[in-house]
Amino acid sequence: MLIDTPKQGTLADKAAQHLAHSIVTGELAQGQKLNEAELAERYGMGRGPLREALRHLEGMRLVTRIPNAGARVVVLDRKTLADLYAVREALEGMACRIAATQMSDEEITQLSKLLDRHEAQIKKQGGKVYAQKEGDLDFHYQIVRGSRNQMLMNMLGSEQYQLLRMCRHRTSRNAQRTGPALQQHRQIVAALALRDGELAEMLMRRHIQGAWQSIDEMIAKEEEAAE
Amino acid sequence: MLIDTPKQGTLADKAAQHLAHSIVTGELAQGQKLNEAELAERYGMGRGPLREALRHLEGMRLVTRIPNAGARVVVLDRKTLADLYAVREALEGMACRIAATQMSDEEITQLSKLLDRHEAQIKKQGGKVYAQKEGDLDFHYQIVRGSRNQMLMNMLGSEQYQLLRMCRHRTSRNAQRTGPALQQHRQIVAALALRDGELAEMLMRRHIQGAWQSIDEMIAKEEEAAE
DNA sequence: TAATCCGATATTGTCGACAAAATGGATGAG
DNA sequence: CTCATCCATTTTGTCGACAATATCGGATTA
Repeated sequence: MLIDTPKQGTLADKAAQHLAHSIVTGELAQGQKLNEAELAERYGMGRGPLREALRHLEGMRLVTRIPNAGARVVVLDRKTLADLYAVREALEGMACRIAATQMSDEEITQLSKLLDRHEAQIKKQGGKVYAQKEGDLDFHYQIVRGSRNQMLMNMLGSEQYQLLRMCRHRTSRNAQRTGPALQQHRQIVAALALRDGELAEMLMRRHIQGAWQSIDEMIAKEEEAAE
Repeated sequence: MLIDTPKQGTLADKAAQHLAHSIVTGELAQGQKLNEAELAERYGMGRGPLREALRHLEGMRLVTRIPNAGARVVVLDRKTLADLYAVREALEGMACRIAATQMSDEEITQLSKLLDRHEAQIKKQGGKVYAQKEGDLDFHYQIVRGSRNQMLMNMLGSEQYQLLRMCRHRTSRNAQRTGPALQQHRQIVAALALRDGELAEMLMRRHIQGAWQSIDEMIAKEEEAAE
C-alpha cells in the first residue's frame, strides 16, 4: 500500500501514519474528537509522541486543532472539496505540461502499461473499484513525478495530499466513472508521448474537472438524502 | 508585522512563530543544526513544546528533520526556488483568474489604493525596499483572498508559504525590480477591474516569471562569486 | 421554567528524568 | 599514514507526573 510503512522511524511517525490511515479510510469519522490519552493507549505509547503526531497531521490538514480544546478530524464539506479540486486542477495541469517535456520515453511506456493493468482489473472485477482507486492515484502521482518538481511531489504526493485520498475513499462506492476515466488517462498518455504539453495539460484539467463534477453531484444527492 | 502574534496560544505555538521568524529573516542560517535543548532554554520552555514546534515547522517545510539525528534549517538552493516559483505561478495565476469574478468592486478599489501607498513609499525612500517587500506580499495575498478559495489561502497565506518570505528576504538587498513590479501590479488591478480573468491570470503569471528570472540571475551571480 | 453560576471531572499543556541512538575522537591494526 | 573499531559524550526519543484549562452537570435564583 502507498500509505503505510509502520515499521520505521520514531513512535510519533508511526502514530502519524496509523492515524492518517484511519482518517483517510473513514475509520475515524469526520469531525470526531481525538482524545490524546485514549489514542496513546490504543497505539501503546505515551502522550508525547502522540501529540507530535497530531501536530504533523495538523500540518497535512487532516486534523484541526484548537488550543486547550483538542484536535478533531477535519470535515470535508462541499466547499472544501471544491477548493481542493480547483487547486488540484491548477497543480496537476502544470505537472502534466512539464512532464510532457521531462519524462523519458521509458517512463511514458511504463505509464501506458500501468493503464493496461488498470483496464484488465476493471474488466475482471466490475465492482471492486478499490484497487483501481489506489492505482489511479499512482497514475496521477507518476505524472507529478515526471514533472521533476520536488515541491509539487511533496504537495501532491505521499505527504501533503492525503485529503485527496480521503475524498476518494468517501466517494469510491458509487464511482462508476472508471470507464471514462481510463479513456481520459489514455488520451493524456498519448499527448505525453507526442510531447504536446499544452494538450496534455488541457486533457488533465478536463479530466479533473470531470471528476469533480461527478463527485459534486454525488455530494448533492447525499445532502439531499440527509434531510 | 504579518508573521508574529507571539502573545497567544500554547508555548509550542509561540516557539513555532519565533522560530519561523528567525528562519525567514536569516537569523538562523540555512542548513544550521537546531539543537532542542539549546533552543528550549533560549525560549524559556521545556523540550516538549519545542519538539512540537519543530514538527510544525517541518510541516511548513522550513526545517527538515531526520529521525534520531535532529532538525536543520532548510536550504533554499536554486532548484528548490525554481520549483517554488513554478508552483507559485500556477497557483497565483489561478487565484487571479478566479478573483476577477469574485472580488467586489470595493475590494478592487482597496487594492488600487494599496498600490498608491506602495508608489508613495518607493518615491520617498529609494533604498528601503523592506516595507515594499512585505507590502508586495500583501498585494499578492489580497488577490489570493479574492479567490475565496480557503485551501489556496492556507497554502499561500500565513501558514504554509513562509518559504517565499524566506526567499524574499534573501533576495531583498539588490532587488531594484520594484519599479517594473509596481507597473505590473497596476496592470493586474486594471484587468481585475475589467473582470477579465484570463488577462489577469496571464499578467500575474508573467509577473511571477519576471520575478523568478530576476532572482535566478541574482543567484547565478552569487554562486559565481562564491567560487 | 429558564438562565446563570459554580464546582467536580476530564482533558490538554508543560516539565523533568531516564533510555536509546548518534556523533566525535582516541586508539590500535594494517 | 590510512582506515576501522571502540568508547565517552552529546543529543534525540520516550515516559510519567503535575499544573492549567476547558467541559459538563447540578443547584440556585429570578
